Amino acid sequence: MAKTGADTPRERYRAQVREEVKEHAREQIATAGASALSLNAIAKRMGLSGPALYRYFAGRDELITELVRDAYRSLADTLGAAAAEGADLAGLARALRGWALADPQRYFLIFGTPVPGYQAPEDTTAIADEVMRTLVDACAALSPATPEAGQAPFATHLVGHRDWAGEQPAPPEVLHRFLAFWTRLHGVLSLELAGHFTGMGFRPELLFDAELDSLLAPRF
Amino acid sequence: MAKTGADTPRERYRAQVREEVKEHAREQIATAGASALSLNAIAKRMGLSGPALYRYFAGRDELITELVRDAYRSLADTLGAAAAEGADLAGLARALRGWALADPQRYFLIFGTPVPGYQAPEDTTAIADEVMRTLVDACAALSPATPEAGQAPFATHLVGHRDWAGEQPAPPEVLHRFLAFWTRLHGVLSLELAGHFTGMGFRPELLFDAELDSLLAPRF
DNA sequence: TGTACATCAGTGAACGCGCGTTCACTGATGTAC
DNA sequence: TGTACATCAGTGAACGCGCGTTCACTGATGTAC
Repeated sequence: MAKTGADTPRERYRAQVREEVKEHAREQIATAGASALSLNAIAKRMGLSGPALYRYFAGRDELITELVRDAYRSLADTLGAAAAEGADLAGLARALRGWALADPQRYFLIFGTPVPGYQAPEDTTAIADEVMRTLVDACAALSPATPEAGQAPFATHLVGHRDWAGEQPAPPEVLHRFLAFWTRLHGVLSLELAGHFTGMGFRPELLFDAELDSLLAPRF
Repeated sequence: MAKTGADTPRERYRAQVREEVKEHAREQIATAGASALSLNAIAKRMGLSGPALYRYFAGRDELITELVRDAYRSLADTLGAAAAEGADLAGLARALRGWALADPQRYFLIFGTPVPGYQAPEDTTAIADEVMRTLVDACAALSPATPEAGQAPFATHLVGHRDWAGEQPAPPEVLHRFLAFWTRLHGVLSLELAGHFTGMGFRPELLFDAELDSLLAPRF
């Protein structure tokens, strides 16, 4: 009965150590950036020898990929939970902000400077789609936008190009609002987290709120 | 007469080699990201031995700092030139976009993922201020914004906090528009350059234009 | 309950690499008289 | 114009480092009978 195949004590131990490695990795990234991630350094901090980690990760790349996957998963879960509790678009925005501030480097792991050659693995883009769907749904639930929709060039452009984000495409005004939501909030968050507002003497969260307000207006 | 102190042939040669080093550095960054910058690799590509570069740069850090400075300088010049030619806010936005697309990694050198410990040197922040002033001026030149200015919480918040960006502070609605300009366009640009829109099948420049439009409206 | 065997976590040594950087030196270029 | 000297670009060897990764091995933990 204890041998259900996926929960032997050894496997629990493995999972536990894997998690511990990832925690140290996150800590290291938070301190010195993602490019400074080193397996040997992590091992040393855990009181292990370098090669020991190869029992748990195929190599440095797998560890990083795993961290990226976790970051996406965490974001999807955070927004999903908020939506499940009935949060509207504003609520999702606040959830997003809280998630970003909780761990800036995790945010940049997803939305930061891309390394030119890198291509994200399939499943992370699947989770990204999940995030987008949550946001699009919240946009759709909002009172309908911009009366003269279809006149704005971008909305009309979207009409012929909504073949993404699921098979049941949302109307173009909804997609447009979703994109504005994403880019405006990311604009504030990324500059804030990167420290570009320091020394300017205003409170970034109020700018965030102002941008959020702009998105909730009938004409955004 | 030839010895004006700053233009001896040797000095011209020095400047020329420095520039060549920087060009190779930019190329390397464009190919593999800023964290992959290596003095030895650059030297090898130039047909020089590694230590030779120490005649021109005190070390790796100085080279990177120099590249960041150049990036800021280039942006300031680009926007400044556009403004000098009479470009309005929309024109500056287009100039910004062209500049960003011309060299994405240069854009990320300024606005990308911050390395946690790093503090930008004084003079780069001075150039950053120059950029901001150009944009703020263009915002000020626009037809005045949002009639019920002062009611929005963020604008009122800005009233007491406009002690940045020069000694002659712009009115809060102008600063607000500037911040919205900056964050909205950066939101679109950074996600576009990072490739987050690929596979979504719409044209990012139209989203950029839509966001720009939103900023030109009396209520943005 | 006890013994024989298999599994697997972790070690230490080693490989090869490329990095930034220092240093003593050579050889060419420019300068002063 | 020619010679003596100073400047400076570039070299090659070397140092120390930390990295990712492979490999043969030890010792503990779990499994089967």
